[in-house]
Amino acid sequence: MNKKNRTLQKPTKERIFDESLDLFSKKGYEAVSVREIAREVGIRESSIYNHYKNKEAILDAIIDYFKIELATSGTPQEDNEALIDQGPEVFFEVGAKTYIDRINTPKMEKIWRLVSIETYHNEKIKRFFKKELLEEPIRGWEEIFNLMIEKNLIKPVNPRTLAYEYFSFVIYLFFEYFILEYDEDFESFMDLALEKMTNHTEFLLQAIKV
Amino acid sequence: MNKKNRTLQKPTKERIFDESLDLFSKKGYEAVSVREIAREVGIRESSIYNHYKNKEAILDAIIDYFKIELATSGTPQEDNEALIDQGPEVFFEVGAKTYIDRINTPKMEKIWRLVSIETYHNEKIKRFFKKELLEEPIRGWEEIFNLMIEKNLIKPVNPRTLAYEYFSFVIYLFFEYFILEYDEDFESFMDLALEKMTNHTEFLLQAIKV
DNA sequence: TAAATATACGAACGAACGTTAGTTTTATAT
DNA sequence: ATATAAAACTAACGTTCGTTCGTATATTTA
Repeated sequence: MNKKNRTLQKPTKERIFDESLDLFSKKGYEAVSVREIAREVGIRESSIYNHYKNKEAILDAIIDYFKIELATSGTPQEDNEALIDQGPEVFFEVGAKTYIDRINTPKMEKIWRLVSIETYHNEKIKRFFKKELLEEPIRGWEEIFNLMIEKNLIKPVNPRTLAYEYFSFVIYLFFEYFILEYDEDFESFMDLALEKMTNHTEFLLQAIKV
Repeated sequence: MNKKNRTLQKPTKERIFDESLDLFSKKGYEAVSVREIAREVGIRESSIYNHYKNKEAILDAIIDYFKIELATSGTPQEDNEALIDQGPEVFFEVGAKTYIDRINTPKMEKIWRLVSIETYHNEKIKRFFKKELLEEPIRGWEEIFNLMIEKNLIKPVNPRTLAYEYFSFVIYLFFEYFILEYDEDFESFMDLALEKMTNHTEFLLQAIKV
C-alpha cells in the first residue's frame, strides 16, 4: 500500500518545494518556519534536511527555477527585427503577451510575489531584480524604440525616454498587483490590468506615431 | 554631571523612536529585536517598556508621525483651481515639488522606506498605502486633468488615463529608489530622478497640449 | 536474500525572541 | 529633607527558531 501511494504522489522533495513556495509567497521567507513547511508536507521537520541542506537552500532552489523559466520564455532577439516592420501596434501587443506569459502559471505567479517581497530583504534577489527585471528590459525597449525611429515608424523622441514611458507602467502594474492586491481575484485583476495597459499603449502610440 | 547631560540630550522616548526608525528602515520591522534597539539607545531592553507598551507600539508611533506629516504637507485643495489657470507646465512643476517635499527630511525618507517594506507584511500599512498614497492621488490627478480639459488647456483625453500616465511614473520612481537603490547616495539619485521626471512630464505635455 | 541506500522519525541542542517581575537609582515636588 | 514618581537595572520566563544526532524503517541494488 505504501509503495503504491508513494508512486502515485509527487516526490517528497518536490512537495517540500511546492509547499515552501506556497507559504513563502503568502508570508515571506522569514515568517515561515521549517516546522510549518514540514507540517504542510506531512512529515517531521528533521526529514526536510534529507532533501535540502537547510532552509535557505529551498529558497535558492525556487529562485533558480524562476531564473530558468524566465530564460526559456523570453522572446528570441532575432524575431524583433521582423516584428518591428509590422509597426508599433503589433509590437506592443506581442510585448504585453510576453509579460503575461511570464506569470501565467500558478507556480510562476507565486514566485513573482516571493521575489517582490524578498527584494527588500535578500541582497542576491535584489540584484537579480534590478539587473534582469528592470535594467535589462529597459535597455531592450530602448533598442526597440531606437530601431523604430531609424525605420521612421515613430517620431524621433529620445528612445530612452520612450523606454521609461513604456516600461515604468509595466513595473507599476506589477507593483499594484503583487504588493497591493495579491489576495484579490487574479482573473478580474488581469482584466483590469489589460485594460489599463491597452489605454497606456494607445496613449503612447498616439503621442509618437508619425 | 548626570543631570546636566540628561538635560542636554533628547528624551529617552524620542531616542527609542529615532533608533527604532533607523533600524526598521534598514532591516525591516521583524528583523530588528528589542534588544538591538535598546543597545543602540544605550539602555537595557526592559527599560524600553517604560516608554512603549510593546514593540508594535513603536511602529504604530512611527506610522502615526508619518500620517500627520503627510497631512500637513499636502497642497490645499483651493489653490489647485488658481494654479491650473497658469497652464499644465506650472502644475507639473508644483506637483513634483510637493512630492519631493514629502521626503525631504531624513526622518521622512526613512519612514517612506519603512512603509515600502512593511506594506508587504503589515495589513494596516498596506491598506494605508493603497488608499492614501495610491488611490487618493490618482483620484486627485484625475480631477486636475478633468479641469484642464474643461478649461481647454489640454486635449480631451480620458482624464483617468492621464492620471495613470502621470502618476504611475511617480510610483515607479519611488519603487526604484526605496526598494532598489536605497543604499546609494540620495543626492545623486535625486538629480537623476528629477531628470527622469522632467523627461516624463515634458513627454506627457507634448502629447496633450492643445 | 543480503547489503546498501534513501528517507522517515523522536528528541534534543543552543540561541534568540518579546515580555514580565521585582528592585534600585534618579529626578521632581512638597 | 523627605515623599513620590519616573526610569533605569538584573534576572528570568516561556516560546520559537534552525539545525543536528542517533535510530528505525522502508526501498533499491547487488
